[in-house]
Amino acid sequence: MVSRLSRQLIAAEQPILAAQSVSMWGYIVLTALDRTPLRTQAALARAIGADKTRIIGVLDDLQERGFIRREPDPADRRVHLLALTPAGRRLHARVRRAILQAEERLLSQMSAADRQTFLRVLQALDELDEPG
Amino acid sequence: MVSRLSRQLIAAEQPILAAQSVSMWGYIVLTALDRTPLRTQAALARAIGADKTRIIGVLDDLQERGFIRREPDPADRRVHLLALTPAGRRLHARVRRAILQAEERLLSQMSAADRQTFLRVLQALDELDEPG
DNA sequence: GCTTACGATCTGCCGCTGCATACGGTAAGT
DNA sequence: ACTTACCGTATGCAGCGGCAGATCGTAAGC
Repeated sequence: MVSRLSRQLIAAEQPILAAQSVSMWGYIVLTALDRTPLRTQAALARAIGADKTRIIGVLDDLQERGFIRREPDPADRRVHLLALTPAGRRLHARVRRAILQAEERLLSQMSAADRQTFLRVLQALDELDEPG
Repeated sequence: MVSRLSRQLIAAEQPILAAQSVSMWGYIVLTALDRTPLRTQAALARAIGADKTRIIGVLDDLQERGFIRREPDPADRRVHLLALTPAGRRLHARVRRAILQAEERLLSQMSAADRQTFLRVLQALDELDEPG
């Protein structure tokens, strides 16, 4: 069963995220913005599968701490353009490295080939879910 | 990030479980008992990483519907011996088959080798988490 | 027998999430 | 101008899950 495993993996990630004072959603947002710099909040929510109303606080926090820019689009003043600041990019890289290290430790018992295949399939699945 | 993916996978599993009137925890319990027939509730909770108090309702339900036996141990009347009934075993097999089918559909885009490796690593990770 | 420890159960608190609603600002079609 | 639709935001509700404490029955050590 996937659910139980994912619970534990999420739990395992918590201390890493806490060490950088980033929430799980915060990291997800950073990751999304690192991939595609600018968007609207609604698009962000859709992209990461989160609730529109629930990521507002996350964005508030990231903005206050200077990790993201959130400016009204001059062309359409309803939407907020979202982008990482250099500090945000650095933060994301740092957290990502820490998480990869932890994964590395977890997967250290598998062969390198297995590890690679596993992560590749994982990513493929991730991208598969995005449109739906 | 794993968390988002697992969310979606869990969501994908919900309808399958609902079709058999089994909760997520119910299925996890069935799976655990299918592997090792008898235990105590505390051990069960530890094994599946659940809260002692939260699985009581799940067990009540499964017992009422005749899928598990829960009898006080004659040797230690504090503990409840847990085991699947034949009906429980059949139910578990049915749900498991449905879930595997769904997985099959999801993974159909990968090569057979990739799929096999992926599932193998997944299971290895699962077993890795158990003791800790 | 008394104390201590443990299992199952119940209850309540807290935090997170999904969901729906409402509101103000803004854009676009007519 | 008016209607419609969309964005961001605030708010409240409901359900779930982790966690702590209390209770009761039972077991084990002394």
